[in-house]
Amino acid sequence: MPRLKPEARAEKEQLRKTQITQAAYEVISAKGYNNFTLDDIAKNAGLSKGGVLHYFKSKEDILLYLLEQIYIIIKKNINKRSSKYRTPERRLRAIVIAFIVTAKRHPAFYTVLVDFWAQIPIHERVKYINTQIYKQLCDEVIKVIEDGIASGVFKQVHADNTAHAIVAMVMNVAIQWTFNHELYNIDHMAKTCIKMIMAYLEEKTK
Amino acid sequence: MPRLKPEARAEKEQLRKTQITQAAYEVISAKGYNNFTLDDIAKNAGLSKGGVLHYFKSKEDILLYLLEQIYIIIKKNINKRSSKYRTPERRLRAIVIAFIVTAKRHPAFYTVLVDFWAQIPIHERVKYINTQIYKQLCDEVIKVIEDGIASGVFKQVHADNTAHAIVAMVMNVAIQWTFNHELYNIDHMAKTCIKMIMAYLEEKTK
Amino acid sequence: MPRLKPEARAEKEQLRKTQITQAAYEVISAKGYNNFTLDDIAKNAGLSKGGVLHYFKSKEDILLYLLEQIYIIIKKNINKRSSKYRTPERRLRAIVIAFIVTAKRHPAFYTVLVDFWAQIPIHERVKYINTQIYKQLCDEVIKVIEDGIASGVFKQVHADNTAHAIVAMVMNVAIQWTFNHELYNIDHMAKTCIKMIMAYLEEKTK
Amino acid sequence: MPRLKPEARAEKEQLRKTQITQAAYEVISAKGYNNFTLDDIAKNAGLSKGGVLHYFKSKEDILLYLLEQIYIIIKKNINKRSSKYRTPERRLRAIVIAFIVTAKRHPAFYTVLVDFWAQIPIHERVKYINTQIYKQLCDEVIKVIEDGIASGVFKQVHADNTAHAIVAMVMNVAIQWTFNHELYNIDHMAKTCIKMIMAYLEEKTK
DNA sequence: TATGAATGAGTATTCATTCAT
DNA sequence: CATGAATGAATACTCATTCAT
Repeated sequence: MPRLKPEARAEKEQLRKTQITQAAYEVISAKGYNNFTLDDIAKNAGLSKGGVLHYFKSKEDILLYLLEQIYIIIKKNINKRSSKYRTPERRLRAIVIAFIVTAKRHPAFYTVLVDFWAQIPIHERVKYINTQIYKQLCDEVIKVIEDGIASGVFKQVHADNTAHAIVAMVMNVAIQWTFNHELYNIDHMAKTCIKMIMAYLEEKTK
Repeated sequence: MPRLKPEARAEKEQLRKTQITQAAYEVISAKGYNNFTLDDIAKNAGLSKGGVLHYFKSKEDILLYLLEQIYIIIKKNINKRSSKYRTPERRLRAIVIAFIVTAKRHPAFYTVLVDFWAQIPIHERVKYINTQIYKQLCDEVIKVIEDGIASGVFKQVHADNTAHAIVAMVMNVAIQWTFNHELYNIDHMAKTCIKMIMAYLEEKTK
Repeated sequence: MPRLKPEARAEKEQLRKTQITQAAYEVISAKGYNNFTLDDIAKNAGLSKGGVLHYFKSKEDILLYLLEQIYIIIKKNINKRSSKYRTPERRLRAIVIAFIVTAKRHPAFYTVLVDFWAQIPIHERVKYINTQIYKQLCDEVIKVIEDGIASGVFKQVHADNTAHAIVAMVMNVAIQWTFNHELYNIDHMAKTCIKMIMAYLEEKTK
Repeated sequence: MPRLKPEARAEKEQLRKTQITQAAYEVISAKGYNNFTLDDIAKNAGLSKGGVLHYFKSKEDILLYLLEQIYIIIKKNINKRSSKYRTPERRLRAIVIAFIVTAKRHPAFYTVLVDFWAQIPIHERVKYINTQIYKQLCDEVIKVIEDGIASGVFKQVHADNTAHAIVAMVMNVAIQWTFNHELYNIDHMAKTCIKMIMAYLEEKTK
């Protein structure tokens, strides 16, 4: 290997952090937030404990970084899918589906998220990050609803509360299904959710 | 002290178990599922560690027993409130409010519930209990919806999925509010939820 | 063993603490302040690590307790020996000898004391305890000197400074000899010290 | 950069060693003998860990080298001051003052020295160096005393023991004051020490 | 020469569980 | 029944040292 240049070095560091975070994600999904060790992460990342702590100064640091990554992923997914469409109805539908698809594609995703939720009451920093990003998710929905209201396709609802209700519903539908796939058919549930949302948003008198 | 008779003994045992479970509930709400010790429970219950382990054979046992109690409480609350009314609309509304009121009256309730959720992926027994009782909650809603459909006040929706969507929404609305009271006004949110549910369930006056 | 009564229990606790402190003393004299582990103490005391931490809440606690004991021992020794005599000269001589005899009887004594001294600059609590008790040792000497001045057998010296000089000299003589027995004959050194002290304190013009 | 010539290389190496030793001295005085890391030294010296270990093969090596430097400093100071005077009395006084001035000028000096003393019982090499150089310090005093005896200004005392007593006293006076400046006025103490020494050494019948 | 990434042995502390009293 | 002393397994974090670059 050639000697690394500064930018290559920084790149390698970023790579390591991603590698460690990924390992943490896998380990947490297998063992839960409170039942894994630094050793688990290290082994999973193909490093030694010391190596891991070279890039993150504590176990907690890894977790916080992971939490941010988690929300970034879901947000990106939402944006990517909703930006494909132009009409508010279709964009809203795309957002709902984004939440559901995440559950299908990443079996551990909501598992880890709930693990973090459980830390909120005892962990100021986790609470802060969670709140910030939960709001951002809702904001995406709010924007679409306001768009729909402005363009006359949606009723004059309270955009904030409606968005929160929608996110709460869809997210928890995804969570419960993650816990137990036999509870319901997730695709049918997605449709039910969309129908309920539209029934509320769309003008009855067409 | 005279030796207790069998029935008195059983009664005392039940008393002790309740006392210990209550202590566990308080301790978990203060410290989180993974950050409390048997000593915490013991002191909170006014017993010694050894005393606590007389009535439950392990820390895990206490937790499992507590989880059952938690769901029993919310189920009772739902039944009590919904049975006051006769029409499906009013009963459904009462159920929604029951979830919300629980969040307002018992600040630690959903906190502890999420703590348990976080154990599901790694804890077969917790998963089983959770599934069983989550289903029972949904069943309450299903019954009311089917009632409404039968009596013609609700549309011909898929009762199971609709119930799951409703429970998911309302429960998560309660959870997020428990985590952060400033996210929204919980009473307004309750109304928004009810409106959305009704918009979907009620015949549009065709 | 019969069930322990409260007073017997307290006695047993005191016994354990002494046992642990003694073990710490032995381990420190063998390995030095910074090179021993809780395991060492535990094994030396015939307990498990957990058992040791049942009586002291941390390693540091054991050390602090030991430091106090150390000074108590030397102070007792001084008092015992000096109280045997009536005249200031003889009492002062007895105090000097007490420091020296401590070095001869307890080979690890000054070793451990210097270990503690080394912690002073970085350890507020060690500094405090050290200062308090070092002053008390000097006070014993001050009293005798003032006695001697009052009764006319000693010159009008500055009692405080003289006492500090005496304690500094005798203690360091004991320390250096503890480090290296071949440096000098400790008994001859004791006499030299006493002669030097008396040359300064006694009236020349008898 | 051109490759360095051998002598330039040796010079650079010496420079680096001094630079590292100085850094070690500063770090130890701030953190104590057992609470600093190679990283601390490296950063303080403006090098990396690897760089430091280029010039010393281990952390211990740095410390040993430092210990030698420490004693060399005090010895130089003593020689410099005592060589200014001709009469034994004045030279002895100059030596005493040299110990005291060192404490005043170099706040960390005796701190680090005691740190080393604490290593003596567990560290053969530290013990050896200490003994050697402690003896050399005493030798300086012995020479002056023997001078004084030979020239008739001092009594016929046991020069070795007297010198050890003097060094023990003055050094410990400096040490205790380093630990706690409020214990006494160091200049007054110096005078007291000198008076005590002279009272013993000088013929009474002048 | 010099760097700093990586290692891994070493350690204090926590805590569920056991059991003698 | 009840206590709490004692155990010991588990684990996060530190840091001297090595070595590839």
